[in-house]
Amino acid sequence: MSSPPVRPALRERYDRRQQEVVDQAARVFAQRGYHATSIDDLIEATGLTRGGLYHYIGSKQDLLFRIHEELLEPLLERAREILSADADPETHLRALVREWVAHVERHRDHMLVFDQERRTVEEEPRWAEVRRARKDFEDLLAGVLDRGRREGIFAMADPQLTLLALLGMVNYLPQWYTPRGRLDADGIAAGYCDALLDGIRVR
Amino acid sequence: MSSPPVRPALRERYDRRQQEVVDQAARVFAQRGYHATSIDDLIEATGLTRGGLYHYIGSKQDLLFRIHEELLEPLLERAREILSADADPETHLRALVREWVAHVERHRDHMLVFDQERRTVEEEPRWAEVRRARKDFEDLLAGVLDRGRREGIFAMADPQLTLLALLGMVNYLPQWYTPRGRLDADGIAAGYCDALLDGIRVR
DNA sequence: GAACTTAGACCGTTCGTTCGGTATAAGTTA
DNA sequence: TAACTTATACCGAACGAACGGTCTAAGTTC
Repeated sequence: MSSPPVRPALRERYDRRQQEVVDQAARVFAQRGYHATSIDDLIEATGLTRGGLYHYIGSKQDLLFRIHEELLEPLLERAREILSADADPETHLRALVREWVAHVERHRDHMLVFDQERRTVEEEPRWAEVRRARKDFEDLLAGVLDRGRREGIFAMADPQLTLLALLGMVNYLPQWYTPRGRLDADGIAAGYCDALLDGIRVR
Repeated sequence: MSSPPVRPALRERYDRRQQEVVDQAARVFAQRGYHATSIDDLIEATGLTRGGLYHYIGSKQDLLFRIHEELLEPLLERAREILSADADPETHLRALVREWVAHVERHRDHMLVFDQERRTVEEEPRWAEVRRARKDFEDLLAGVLDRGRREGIFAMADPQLTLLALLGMVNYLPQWYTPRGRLDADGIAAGYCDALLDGIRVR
């Protein structure tokens, strides 16, 4: 990767094209998988040549890193905003899940890559930042559940298991969600929250 | 891959070693990912040489196929057994989830590969059988939920979404389950079912 | 000695990456 | 504003390494 241009007039275009490369890469990685995607596949997807591509990226792995970065930071920020507002745990939970599902909807490709490469991310030290962001988000969710429990709004035999169930539900979303589906993000989020809060048993 | 030996005494050893190769492969694939695992990695894991390895397998992809096959067929069979017994929907559901979670526990590596290579499996026609088995299992679950709804035991605004929530919960399991954890398979299955059936809201 | 297993050198291919080059646009100077 | 300089954009051939897979011959077991 050549260093970004110094001339202001070019800097904007460079950033825009780099962004485009990352997004296209996310699309192809999501479809084919990161390792199964070759540089030639990326060439085809971006319309650049080998040399042109490497003008905008440092390496293939660098691309994977950017995808994760773009994905987690904004979500984490939004989650913190939501929790900083005064509200009861149920409201917080619903808002959090709604934002999260909407994020999945908007960045489905990124999310698929995120899921697929979970193990890659878990190994090397370079990914510590990404792991941390993921952990932080999960802690925020855990916090809401715990507050609900302390306030007597929620009750669960095993709060940790409940959190894992919720994580599973939403992390599975990118596998089946399609923009042309019957439900939109809000509908899915509401449905998930209803299921989690009230269950399905008739009383 | 050479054809299996004809003599019964050798056939057994051959099958046993082939099984061992598949299991070791599952372990390495689960850890590193299928594409990121090289033949040399498999050599190291199995203790065989290149020639020895290819004596027992047709190709790397063949290995992936066997892993899927081993995983889904027995689960599907057990699920059908469970459902063939007379019982109310809740009992069926709980038994199904218990068996499923136990299966994840026993074949965690296989399951991780299964999750990781979901996209590979979705594309090529060769994998139709695997896709079909997965679909069949999901249909069995859907059937139980639907029967519960028709009998007035369960109620959910969106049965399909409920199924997807359940699938997400359990499919996420291999990501965090460890045999040395606080909960065993039965505990996890029960916890999941409790959450799904009754929710967490205090009434 | 026939059936089976293993060894490891070797094959062609594809991989991610580099690099020297050229065309052009931006910025500078006169 | 014309001439000049330089930063940048992009290209594509070439690279060494690593890939999955094959092959033949030697070894082992029945």
